[in-house]
Formats: sequence, C-alpha cells, structure tokens
Amino acid sequence: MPKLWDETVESHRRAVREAIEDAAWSLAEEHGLRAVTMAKVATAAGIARATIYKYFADVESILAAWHERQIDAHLEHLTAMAEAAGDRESVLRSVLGAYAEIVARRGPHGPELAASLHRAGEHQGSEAQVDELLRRLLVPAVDSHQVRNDMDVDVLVRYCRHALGAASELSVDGVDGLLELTLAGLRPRPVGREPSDETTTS
Amino acid sequence: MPKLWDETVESHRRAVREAIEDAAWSLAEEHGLRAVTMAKVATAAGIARATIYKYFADVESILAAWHERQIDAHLEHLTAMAEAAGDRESVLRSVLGAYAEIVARRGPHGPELAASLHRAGEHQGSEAQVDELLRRLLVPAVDSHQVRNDMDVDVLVRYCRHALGAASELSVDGVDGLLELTLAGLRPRPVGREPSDETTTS
DNA sequence: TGTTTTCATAGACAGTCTGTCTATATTGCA
DNA sequence: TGCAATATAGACAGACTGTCTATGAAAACA
Repeated sequence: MPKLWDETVESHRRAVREAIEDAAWSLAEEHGLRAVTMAKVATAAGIARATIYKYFADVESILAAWHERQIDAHLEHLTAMAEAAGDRESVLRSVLGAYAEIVARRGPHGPELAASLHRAGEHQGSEAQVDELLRRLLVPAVDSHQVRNDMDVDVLVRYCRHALGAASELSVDGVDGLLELTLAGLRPRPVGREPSDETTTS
Repeated sequence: MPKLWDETVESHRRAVREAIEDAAWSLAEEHGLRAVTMAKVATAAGIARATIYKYFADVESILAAWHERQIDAHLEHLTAMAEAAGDRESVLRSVLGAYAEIVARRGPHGPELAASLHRAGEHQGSEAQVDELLRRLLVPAVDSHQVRNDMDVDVLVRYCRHALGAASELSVDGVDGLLELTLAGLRPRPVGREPSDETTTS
C-alpha cells in the first residue's frame, strides 16, 4: 500500500513495484497460483487495475520478479559464504548447508512456484546462478582431490543442487543428515578398497 | 480421434478419455501449460467442447490423469525390477538407475508438469509411490549394513529421489555418473578411517 | 423389430479475466 | 507557472469457463 507519490518519482515506482510483487506472492501463497489475477493483485496492492499494466505485462511477470528478488538475496548470502575464510572442505560444507537451509525454509511452495516460472524463460535467473556458484566451489576441490575427480563437474553440480533440493520436503533437523549424505557422495572413492565391481572408472 | 461408439460403451469412453488426455499433453508440450484450454483440447481430440466436461472437470484434471497414467506405467516397471532376482546391491542399483533413466527421458518438461500438478492435491499419486518403493528397497539394505544406518530412512529416500531427479537436466551419458554419486552417498561410512571432524555420528 | 438408454453435438448463456483505451485528476519537476 | 509523468475509474471487445438446452445418433435391450 504505497502512498501516492512518495518523495521522488523513481522511489515511488520502486515502492509500487514491490507492493505489487508482494501482493501477488501473498495471494499465490494463500490461494494457489491459479487464483492470482491482475485484478486481485491490484486490489491487494491498493492500486487500480489499469495501473498495474504499466508495471507488469501479466501475472507471471510479477511472480517472476518477486522470485528473482528472493533469489538475488539468497545468492548474495551464499556468495558471501563461499568467499569466507576457511579450508575448502568447511567452506563447501557451509555453503551447501546454507543452500539446503534456504530450500527447506521456503518450504513446499518454493519448487511449485519455481517450476511454474521455469517455462516462462526465466530459467537463467536462478538455478543457473546457483550452479555457477557451486561450480566455482567444486572445481578447485576436485583439483585438490577433496572431491572425487572421476566425474564431469557438471554432473557434480546438478547432483548437489538436486540432492539438497530434497530439503524442501524435510523438516529442519532432517537437513543435517541430507547434507551429510550429499557430501558423502562427493568424497573421492577410497583407493585400493572395495574389491567389488566397477573399481576401474570404466 | 476416436470413432463414434467403438464396440462397447465402456471401451468407447476409455478411448475418448485417452484421446482427451493425449491431446491435452501434446498441447501442453507444444505451447506451454498456460495455453491449454478446454476448447483447444476438445478440438484437438476431435470432440465437442461440451462433451469434454462429461469426462473432466477442468484442464488440470486432464493433465493430472495423463500424468498418472505415465506414472503408473513407470511404477509397474520399477516394481518389477525391484522384485527381480539378484543381490540387494545390484537390485538397488538397477532400480535407481531405471528411475534416473525415466526422469532423464521425460526431459525438462516433466518436472514442470509434475510441479504444476503438485498443488492440485495430486501429490499422493506419484512421488509418494516412488518413495514407498524406494523405502521397501532401502530398509533391508540398511539392516544388512549395505547402506549407512546412521540416518532416518525418510531422509535416505528423499535424497535418492531428488538426487536422481538431476537426471532431468542431464544427457543420457551423465546419468551413469549421477547414479554412481548417489550410491556413493548411501554407502556406510568406513569405520575407523577419516580422522577429520565429525567421526562420531552425533 | 421396435423401444429405451446412453452418448455427442451445436448453440446459447452469464460470468470472469484480460488487455487496451479513454478522459480526468494528481503529483513531481524545471 | 507550466510541463511531463503518473494514477484513476470506467468502458470496451475478446477469450475462456461452466452450464444448460434441444436435437440427433448410436448402442443395448426385449
């Protein structure tokens, strides 16, 4: 509910934009994605329906913008963590843990929204950026043999993101175990042990 | 395009149902979920718009039914595999591998549809059944110490399903590596090794 | 065979949402 | 003060929905 014309034009427009995004998200959260209409968003945001079209083309754009805002904030958090001091092992652990926590916190509604936005071509915005962050973390870890090197890094990255994505269905205390499992998958295979099948990397 | 009245009434209705479902899916695949309307589905299926309402209440129901049909077929396949002869290790491997392959084959459109259907309350239909299958496989494996037992089985199950879900973004040859990673996460921690931090499970 | 039941159909209907376009009013800015 | 940008209510056509007819066609039954 932004006041009419608060201070400067630019800040006003930004305030209205955010009010629209928040209203849309809150409607989606409460009544489901399908129930979000331009008219309801406008009402909830406290503006006229006609006005909303000067900010967004359709409902999807609104939710996509909201989503991007969230992602940006999360990415900032994760990036800061990735650049923090500490040995590679613990940095990797803390970043992956933080990601899992984010996923867990946004709950079951998160994937739903993300998937709906997927198709809108906004795919580049979120997962790809997480992937890039993970890759920057994993490459040196692979080189220094802290993470198995018998695998394409692409696969490692997708594995991490998806495995930790399970946090969306887990309670907060399950997340620790999930992180442990995921990290265990990354560890280099112990050499000279495990006399079963595929010892050679094929 | 089912012929008018083929043989018996029941088989006719089944044929029409499937024609509707297939038409809806093909529209969704081609033009996106949002573009699927009852009118277009009816036209594509070769029936009148009014008729379609005697089979399905709305677009979501149609896609949900299509999805369920696919899932059922896949689950049958996986279940057969799970009950096949062989040691636990290789059965687990083949079932997980088969699941990953299914996910990879349905491509990037799969998660999109599944997520949209999620919210419709159809959640019970697919993931839960996969989870149950995985659980039946994992519990004895945990008991016989072929899979780590320091973790809630629930977490193991979610981990498996999500990690293998990464196959949706991978090419077919990446799937092998993904399976390897996932299985590595499941293996019991080697006792008495790894003198780093968390040696005790705590 | 004729009768009855089941189904498909076209068309109409009100209701909702969309996207656009007015004319008018308000506010910031120079 | 005047100009440019914005917000607004209202109107509008178009699309989709869900329901309801009346009509006809095909199948099932006796």
